[in-house]
Amino acid sequence: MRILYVEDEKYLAEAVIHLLKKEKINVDWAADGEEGLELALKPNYDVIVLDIMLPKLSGLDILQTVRGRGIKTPIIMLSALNEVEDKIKGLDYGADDYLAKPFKTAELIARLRALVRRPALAEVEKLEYEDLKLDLTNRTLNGSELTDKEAGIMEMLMRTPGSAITKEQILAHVWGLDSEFEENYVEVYVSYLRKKLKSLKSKVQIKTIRNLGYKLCLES
Amino acid sequence: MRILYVEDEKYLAEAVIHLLKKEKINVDWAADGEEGLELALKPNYDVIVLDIMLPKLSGLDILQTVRGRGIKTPIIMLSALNEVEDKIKGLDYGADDYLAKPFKTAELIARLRALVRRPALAEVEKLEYEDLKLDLTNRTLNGSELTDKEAGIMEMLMRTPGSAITKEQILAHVWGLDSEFEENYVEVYVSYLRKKLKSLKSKVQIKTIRNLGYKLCLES
DNA sequence: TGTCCAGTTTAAGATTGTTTTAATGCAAGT
DNA sequence: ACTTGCATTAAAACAATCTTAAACTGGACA
Repeated sequence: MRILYVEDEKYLAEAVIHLLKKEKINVDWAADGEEGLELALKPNYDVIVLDIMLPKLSGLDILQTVRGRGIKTPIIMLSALNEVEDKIKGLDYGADDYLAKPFKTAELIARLRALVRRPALAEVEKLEYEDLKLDLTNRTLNGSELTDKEAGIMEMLMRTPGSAITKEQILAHVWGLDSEFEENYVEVYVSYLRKKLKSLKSKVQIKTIRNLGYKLCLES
Repeated sequence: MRILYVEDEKYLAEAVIHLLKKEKINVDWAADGEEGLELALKPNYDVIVLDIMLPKLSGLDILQTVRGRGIKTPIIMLSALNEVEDKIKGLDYGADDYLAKPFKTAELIARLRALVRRPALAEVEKLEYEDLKLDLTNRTLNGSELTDKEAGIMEMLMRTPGSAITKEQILAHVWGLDSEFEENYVEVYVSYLRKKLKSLKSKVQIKTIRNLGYKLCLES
């Protein structure tokens, strides 16, 4: 699960992110409203968590803009004050949940999980392609264990069986947007995955399309 | 997704186009207002991005003419100055969004996606002409793989069935905007494509029009 | 606090497919 | 028949990608 967390209090953000990581939740962090909006418009997240009081643009502004563009990603609003006012506005503008500050991270995690499990956007726990079966809950591919990154790449490949995906797309989804990541990361992990596919004796291969990206296909 | 980008600053355009391509957004570039208008009137684009300050015809002129003809393609205006004036005019004349220069390409991408509302993944772009089917996401022609340049040329030919395109146009499009490139490149690749068409047993041929360029047609 | 460990990042060299080059052959128009 | 423009090849140059192994990291645990 990858979420966007827009929060200007750095130390709070760091603490929360730390705990979310332990729960295997990937977080992209934005420190102000402008950056938050920019990231929120990317089709990259399972949930967006918005503080209301923010520099430059408020969480409500972001919410409104995002919903105005027809983006339906679940959104949780956070409010420093337990103002009923804000709560009502947020839900009016199409927020999916609301959490009063201060909150326990466990509470946030519970709500994140609840939102992601909703039928409309339910996460598929298992993906199949030909003789491959990827289990996302255990992170196994036909029984053999994968690392985080391996599983992330495999998931993307298996979700788009017909078409190729670029290294940039993989970087954005699997590594996140924190800094400048290298395309070589993807190449290294594709190499690991190929080795794994071979050792599983799968018929499936990861095909390189130069200057474009990767796709799954059956061995020629 | 295919967009038209009208922008006179060549190096900016190159940089932006490079990044958009990696996001699988196809870009037609026009360097001045006249060319921009001509292309904008073709029903070829999902979004049109217009710089305001342009040689020959301003972005606002283009906007006005395009909307005057009843064309509803979403339009994003770019302004070098963050002039409120321009912004208001643009939105008045029927622009759908507005972006102040300088902008981050990520921001532009986000807004493009928001306007088109198509998720980045799972987009399969296909072009057809007679018995040919070109799949841009996988870069295949009737199943057989093409290289970058081959696919680029084939795409141009298939987007303008009927009319011929010049070697200069192909160079500009497929090789890039810096035209220190040789026309022989195009000839070489047209030769490769012909070979490929023959091996696919297609009825379609690439016809040479001397001193002009190439077009697709059925074998005589 | 230190050590271990799985996972990740870095970097360099090997490899491969694509692009460019360039020489030659062919066809059309005058 | 001659000139110019185009077609075709194959080899050389190039760049993207692969692979490997070593260095690093942060968490778990003593």
